[in-house]
Amino acid sequence: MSEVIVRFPPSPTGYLHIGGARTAIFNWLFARKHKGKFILRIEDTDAERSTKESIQGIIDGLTWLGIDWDEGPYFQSEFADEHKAVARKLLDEGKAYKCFCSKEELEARRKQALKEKRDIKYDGTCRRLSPEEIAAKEAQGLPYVVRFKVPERQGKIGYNDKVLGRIEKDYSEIEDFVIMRSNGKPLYLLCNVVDDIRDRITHIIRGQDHMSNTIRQILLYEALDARPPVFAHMPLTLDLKKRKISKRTHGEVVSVQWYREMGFIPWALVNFLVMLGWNPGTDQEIFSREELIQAFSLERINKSNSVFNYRKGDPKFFTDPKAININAHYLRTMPIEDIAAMIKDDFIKEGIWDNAYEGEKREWFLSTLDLIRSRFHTLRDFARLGRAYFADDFEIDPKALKKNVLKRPELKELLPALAAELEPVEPWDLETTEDAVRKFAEASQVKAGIIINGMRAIISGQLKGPGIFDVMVAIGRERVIQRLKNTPNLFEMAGQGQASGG
RNA sequence: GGUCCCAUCGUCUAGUGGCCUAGGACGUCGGCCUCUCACGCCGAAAACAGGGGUUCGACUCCCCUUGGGACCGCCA
Repeated sequence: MSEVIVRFPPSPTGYLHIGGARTAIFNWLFARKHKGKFILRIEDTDAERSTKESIQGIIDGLTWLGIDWDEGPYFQSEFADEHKAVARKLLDEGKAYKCFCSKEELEARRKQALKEKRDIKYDGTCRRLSPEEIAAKEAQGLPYVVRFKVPERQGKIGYNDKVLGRIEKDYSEIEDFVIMRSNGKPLYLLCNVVDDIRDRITHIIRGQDHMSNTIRQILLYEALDARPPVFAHMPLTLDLKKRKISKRTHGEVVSVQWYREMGFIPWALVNFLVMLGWNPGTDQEIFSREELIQAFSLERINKSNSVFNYRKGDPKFFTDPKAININAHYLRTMPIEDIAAMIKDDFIKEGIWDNAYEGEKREWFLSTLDLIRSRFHTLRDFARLGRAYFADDFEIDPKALKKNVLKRPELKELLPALAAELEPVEPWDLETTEDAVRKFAEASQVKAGIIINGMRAIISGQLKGPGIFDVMVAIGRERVIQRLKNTPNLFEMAGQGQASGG
């Protein structure tokens, strides 16, 4: 089997967004599947828009996602001389020509064409220049760009796209495109081809927005006596209004970095992204790295664009519900040790990390995480919604407090009384705590549910959560008793709040 | 305006002429479980854009219409 070499060539003009990440993922998967090479090449020829931060952002984003590359990062700008030499060569061989038309002229013609509802194509003015005319313009010192001379042939040129099938275009409809600016810097179309030839790229997997470039690039391959690679044009990712997603119009929700900050598990994001525009042909939707590499194929990439189902301002779904669901799935099924490793930084940031979680309290830490994770959607939830399990300075959800505590005035006396009952319980486990609580409820002639829901609010700060006895055991006798004893204060604070509010 | 691409539930999708009464997933709704919520399990509503062909038979093939998208830079 011939070697597979693919590349991901982002232009560093903004942070890695999920569309770009998806392109990288598809390339990476294809390389891994075929035991080939995946090259990272930063296309920074547009010096004005390229930034250092952006380059770092792309590298960090890919690294975080677990997308590793075998070569690079290469920087396109480092090969500028080669690009120029190739442009020169094309010019010398008569496969390209100098165009002296000014930007203003071109712009005027374009506008005119649009007004007359004609095609906006370069009219070939300078292609028809005689050697004398060219010499004259050069003598005047007029600036020029270099345009590729599209062969004058009848019929069509085409290629077999791995996802779209046969794509063809009539020669007469291809304009003489610019390959070098008037400042002597070659353009993307050329650089890209030169780099891909040098890197011996065998397959180009990119977005369908590049389709019109492809035909022109194939012409370039031909002019450079190189064999074009196989092309596969992936569907685009659009928003609900069917617009191409972009950082500019959609903000952070399309930035890979943001998912990291929001507590996404990197592989969960990869898993979600890969299902946008590809499927294995089976019902499987959750894949391990190995499974995905095994299952991946270019042939099963969809032709049609997919929609990133995100509604701005929805409090419940801060991103595509399916992405959240996949993340939550990993959250509750991954080995708990892995989860623990992933939340450490956030715990430190939130001031609730204890080094003993990696020492003598490790077992408790892991079992507690395991206890609470089934309700969570992101890694952040552990330190937010689960704060009461790890610290004393947590906030009680106002809704929980109102519904399960304040609406039951009897709890003001009952819960501290229960605390006293709990003090001598020995040992402190599921059975003994349940026994104590139920007996107490019975003796007090209150429904156990009322006590339990009140307790949940007070000791875990939440309206919902694991079974209360699990919570009690996880949080520990001391803290439980201390929190229950504090119940009257909660009533008083609420009373004051009402007084001052009214 | 030109060229090109695309078209199945709200969203991601299966489907390559009969297996389709169109399957799965997410989301939504209902039920079970239950101290709450989640998980899990069970169930419901929900789609072949329209019109012509081809064929014994079209979601599947062809054409047209409609709709959506991309590109049309001395950006990448």
